[in-house]
Amino acid sequence: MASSGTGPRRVTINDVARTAGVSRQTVSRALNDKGEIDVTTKQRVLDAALALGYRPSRFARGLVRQDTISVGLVIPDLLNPFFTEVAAAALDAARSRGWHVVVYDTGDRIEEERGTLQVIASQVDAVVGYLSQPEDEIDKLARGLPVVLIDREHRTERFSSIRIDGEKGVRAAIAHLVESGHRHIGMLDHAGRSEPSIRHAWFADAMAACGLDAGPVSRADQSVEGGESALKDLLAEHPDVTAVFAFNDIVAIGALRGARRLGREVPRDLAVIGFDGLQLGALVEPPLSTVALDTRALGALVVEQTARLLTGEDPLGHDELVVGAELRLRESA
Amino acid sequence: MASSGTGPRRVTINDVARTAGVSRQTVSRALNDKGEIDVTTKQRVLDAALALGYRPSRFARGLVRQDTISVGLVIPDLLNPFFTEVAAAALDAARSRGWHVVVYDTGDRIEEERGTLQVIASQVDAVVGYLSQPEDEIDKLARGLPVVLIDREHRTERFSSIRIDGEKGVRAAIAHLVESGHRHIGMLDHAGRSEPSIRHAWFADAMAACGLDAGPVSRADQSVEGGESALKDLLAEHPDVTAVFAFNDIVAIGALRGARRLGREVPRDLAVIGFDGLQLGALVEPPLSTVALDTRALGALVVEQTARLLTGEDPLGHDELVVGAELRLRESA
DNA sequence: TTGAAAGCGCTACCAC
DNA sequence: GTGGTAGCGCTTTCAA
Repeated sequence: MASSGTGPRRVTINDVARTAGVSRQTVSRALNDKGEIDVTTKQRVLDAALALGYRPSRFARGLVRQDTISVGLVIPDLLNPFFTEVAAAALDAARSRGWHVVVYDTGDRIEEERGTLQVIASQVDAVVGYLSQPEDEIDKLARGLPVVLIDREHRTERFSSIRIDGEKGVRAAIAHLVESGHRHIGMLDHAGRSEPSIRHAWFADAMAACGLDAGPVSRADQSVEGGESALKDLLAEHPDVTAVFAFNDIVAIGALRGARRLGREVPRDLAVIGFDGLQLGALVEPPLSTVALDTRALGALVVEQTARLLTGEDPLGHDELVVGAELRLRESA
Repeated sequence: MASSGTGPRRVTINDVARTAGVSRQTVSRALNDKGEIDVTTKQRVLDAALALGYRPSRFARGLVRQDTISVGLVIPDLLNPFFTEVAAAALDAARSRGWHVVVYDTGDRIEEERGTLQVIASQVDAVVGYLSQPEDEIDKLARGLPVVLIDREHRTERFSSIRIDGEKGVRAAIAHLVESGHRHIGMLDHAGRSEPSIRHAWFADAMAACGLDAGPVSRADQSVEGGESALKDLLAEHPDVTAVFAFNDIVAIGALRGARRLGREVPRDLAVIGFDGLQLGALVEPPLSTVALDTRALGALVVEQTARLLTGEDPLGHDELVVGAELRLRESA
């Protein structure tokens, strides 16, 4: 793990100074484009630096000018399109501040997450992302580091977390289905521990707002296969269902596939609406209608809160740490 | 961009030492789990550190123990599934060495890439990824940094690059099509500057190996829409084509969509094979057959070469910097 | 315009 | 087991 080995000694600013026949400070001036230096001296220094292959140590520099911020972004699985979108949004928001983002993909393994947190703690200025660790565990590992969680409830004041509010978007989705004539609308909820999900609550509320009873629910693993089989289960038991709202886009894509295999044409025989707003949804056939999370806002919020935590400014409060979602109609509904 | 502001002075090891009534070295020992320290002393130090909210400076630590390696991964667009897979592979390979990966998404903008390279140069130990900059430009910006390019030809010895060799995989793909009875096989090539692509050469060779003339080619923008319209063009002019090989999976997915809209059922009326092996291909309908790039090998190779460059070991030669691709049959062919 | 000295926060190496 | 001292490589005063 060490970079050293038998490798040649590092070229330092002293070497450059010696070669150029000036002092270190002059080298520093030349390299950092400060004024107060003779043009020819500067050039001589630059030449020497180039010739020696000199590169300033980021550690030494960081030590004296404390102005580089790195945040660690922890995600369970970069290949999961949802996390990809979140990561991209975070990266984008961070770049606008000139921050560096160190990405850690824990491969969905919780032990890996612990290890990551441990290592990260001494390498970045703040941690953001999706953590599954219990709060006290995070606190222990991230000791003192600012932590911004995404889409996770937290109990202690120690953390900030960004909440996702899909209520309005789901309401719009259901309203759209109802306007299109649907009356029997089911949901493909997730199969996690906490049943039913908060998304199901939004669904039920939205149905109620339209004067409908919450439709039948089938539980789906969060995968395409999960969505497909959940749809089959749902339809087997409730053949009168003409539209489904899925826990997320992946499940919805599974539903699309399930419908096709069942001989139901989407959206004619079955309307499908997902949640998340993945770009992926535009690639499938038919393109997926979805309640799209505002990932840009998410990224911005994560970064903004991190910034406040870092500078000691007043952090955003619970009510401000929310990102909405809105109905994005494509063709599946 | 400065982290300081009016923020409270940083808690240093000295503060902890003073509070615990010991010397800095003892604090260091306690915190780094060295032996040679009394248990109660250690506890006292740990308590003090916790109470003060002390966190070691990564810069100071890095300065003295030169054992943390960070590589900058530059990609044009994390949301492009292809780059996502590459990034995931690189992250994975890097993690196995305990390296930190700072990800920079240039948003496909070349000026952004220049800026990124500039900034990166002083923040990481090596740069890897997809760079579109001309070589001398990269050299100037990355001055001295080890650079490992992916899937890009390079002329100067200054760089390493990983080449992708799809010849064998494409040959298998075409052989499979021919065995399935196809004789009129077209290609949806990319619409870049350098026409025809190397992938087309593999295609032509593979056709020749089967005793067939290279089939008709249509140029596609690298997008689903591009693939769709390229397929339509191709089929309009060559209605006898029963199978197509696409430049990549995205284009192939477009072809899938195009076929459906044309009323051609895949694979019955038209077989489609893509290139890249994106996980995404498994989600579409029908699941896409593809010549799958070995991304794990890619990631491993990138990291291995970077490691050698970093340590001054003998770098891998041109012939070793190759990753293969193999036919992955799903349902579209 | 240039250089000398001080110190960023930490760990390694040596005494004790 | 503990503390002193000496740097790691750089930038920032402050003098010259």
